[in-house]
Amino acid sequence: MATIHDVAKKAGVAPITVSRVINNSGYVSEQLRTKVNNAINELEYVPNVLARSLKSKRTNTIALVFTDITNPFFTILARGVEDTASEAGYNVIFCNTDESQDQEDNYIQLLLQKQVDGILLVPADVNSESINIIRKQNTPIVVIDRNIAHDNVDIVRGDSEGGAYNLTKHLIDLGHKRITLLSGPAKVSTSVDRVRGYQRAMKEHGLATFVDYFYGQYSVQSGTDLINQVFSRETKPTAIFGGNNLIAVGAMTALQELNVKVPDDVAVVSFDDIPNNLVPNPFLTAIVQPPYEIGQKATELLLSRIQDEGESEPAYQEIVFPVKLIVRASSGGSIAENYTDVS
Amino acid sequence: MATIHDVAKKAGVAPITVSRVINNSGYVSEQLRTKVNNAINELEYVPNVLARSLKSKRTNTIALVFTDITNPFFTILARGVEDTASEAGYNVIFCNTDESQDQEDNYIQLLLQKQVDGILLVPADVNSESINIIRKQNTPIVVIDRNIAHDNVDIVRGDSEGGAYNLTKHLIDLGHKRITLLSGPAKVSTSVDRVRGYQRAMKEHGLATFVDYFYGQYSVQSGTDLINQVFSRETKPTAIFGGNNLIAVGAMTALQELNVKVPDDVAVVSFDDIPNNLVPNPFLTAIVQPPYEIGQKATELLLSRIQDEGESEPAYQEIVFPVKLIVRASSGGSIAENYTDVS
DNA sequence: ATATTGTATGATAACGATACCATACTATCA
DNA sequence: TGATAGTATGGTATCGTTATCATACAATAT
Repeated sequence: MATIHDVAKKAGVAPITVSRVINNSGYVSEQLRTKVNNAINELEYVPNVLARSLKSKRTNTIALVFTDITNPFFTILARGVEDTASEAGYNVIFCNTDESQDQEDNYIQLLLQKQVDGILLVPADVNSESINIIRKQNTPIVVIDRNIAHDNVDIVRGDSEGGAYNLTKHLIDLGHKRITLLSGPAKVSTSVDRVRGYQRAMKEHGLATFVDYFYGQYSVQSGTDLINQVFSRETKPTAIFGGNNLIAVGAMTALQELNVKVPDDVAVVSFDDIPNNLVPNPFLTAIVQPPYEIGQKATELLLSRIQDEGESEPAYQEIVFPVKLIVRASSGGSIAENYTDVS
Repeated sequence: MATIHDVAKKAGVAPITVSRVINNSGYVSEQLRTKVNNAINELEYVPNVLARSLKSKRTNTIALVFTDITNPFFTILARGVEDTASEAGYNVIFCNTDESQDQEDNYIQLLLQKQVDGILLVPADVNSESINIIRKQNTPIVVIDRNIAHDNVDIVRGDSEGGAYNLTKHLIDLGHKRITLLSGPAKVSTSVDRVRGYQRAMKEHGLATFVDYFYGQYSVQSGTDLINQVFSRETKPTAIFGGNNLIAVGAMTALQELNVKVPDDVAVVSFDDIPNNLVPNPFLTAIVQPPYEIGQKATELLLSRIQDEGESEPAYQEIVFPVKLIVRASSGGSIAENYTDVS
């Protein structure tokens, strides 16, 4: 565990000279540079970045605080973050909150203590106080994927409202009227946005009275639970709108158990895709966001905020990525001809 | 950005007393404790863990260096690691190497400089020198998922050889003789182990002359490439053994393009499953490893090594998790009755 | 009554690096 | 020839914490 002093002694120079060689800063003669490098190699010297960081106030580490790496949307987003950060010489600490505000608070506290240079946050709750806490330490933050009840903050996300509108309209165009939305939790902005897009599409097409949605969790379990609940009612929907990919998968599984055929008996669509390196024959009609690019863009923005630190209050950006409708088998063909209005 | 000195001044005590309060160490009277806590709250003091780490030589950070978070096997493994580490008060830095030894070397160098307390490594190459480099810094390391050409090291992995044997035997039991294995890269131990298990099964069942395998990459692309290569030959296989889940998916996709029906025309099986929260109707017959548990166990082992640091050379463990065969539609029914030996 | 242990607090130095300032030599310019 | 700029090196203080040692009083044991 050689230190910079050991190297300096061995090379017969001052520690600061070694520092200059390591960091390629200041003036060092070719002669001394070689001597120092030899000493470094002989001693197998590894600089202690902690000490450096203590002085320079830079750790070259950022954190990604999100819900669950296991959700493929976030898996790919995480990869976008890591690639971009690593390219710029930053490491990434990953934190799974499982949508728990407590967990989020704990992580944020810990990360600030660790002096991370910046934080990427997918807030567990629109009303998360994290931003205020983070700002107090002057740590740059970029919010990803979701809105948050805070005016001055950078946000990078997909167009949930527009996507939900298009996805609903797609079903309406196919002749569906009884479209049930199985949403995520009401405390999360994407859920609310998607409900809003769904409602708008329904209203604009004269289906206001058919509006039917449930708030639940962004999980497979919630998808199956909600389906069982929905299908225990008198009148059944002809189409199911899964609030995210996990809900959609849970819904499909539950429908299978109920012997309801997709898309013959009921259409199913999903907000967010399942990455096609995981499914040989994609089946779900879905709104597709670009998770990798979202992660990438958010990281670039965060890194630029880190570099500009200390400058006057920046012009905060809200970057909204457009989303795409991909039509596959699960939404089936037009049902206009054989559909009978039940109520 | 208050420091411990600011808090001390405000509370009218010495910095060390504040330190004692924060860390709940040594003796502090109830009276002073309250005073200090008040000062901490008033100043919104956040301890600087860098400085602490510099003194204590503990960062409470570990690293997971693996190939690609995007592979669902590693996604879940990563979750197991994060949960276990976070439970014990450790943060995790994630590093994707994409099977590149250069990338691995770079990351390892950086992580050692950051003084991580331990490293979990999925080596890109059996001959990776990483262990020697890491050991020089006295940093504990646990190898995950793969073997490595190094005697004294902890390893936590699944049983590739046994799994491949059983998977192959499953196909043989169904009557297949022409079974082609599309393997991962030869520089990775799991590939070699799976080839070995496959070979053993073939030989033990008198199919030594039918042994047919290709080394490629652990990727979807490699799966499609190899299928195209294999099916451009005169004699076609009746079963395809995908060396991992990505290869299997790639193979299925390519077969679809070639209008070869699975499982009617050819059976497909996979080493590693696709997590069932991602596929509503699982189709692939697969050998299933427990990625979460592997990550968990490896992290526990690493943390115990970190705690025991400085003690005499530990008894290194090789923990091999048993794997499970899950039979689904993709391997089809018995073909014994309608199968004709071509050569 | 003295020794011992437990409780309570602080001063000082150190962890390993770098920022800042100081020094000194050489080369170039007016 | 003296001034100025560029090159080359080092000393000292400091980043924010904690380890170590020192001090002191109270309570208990002998």
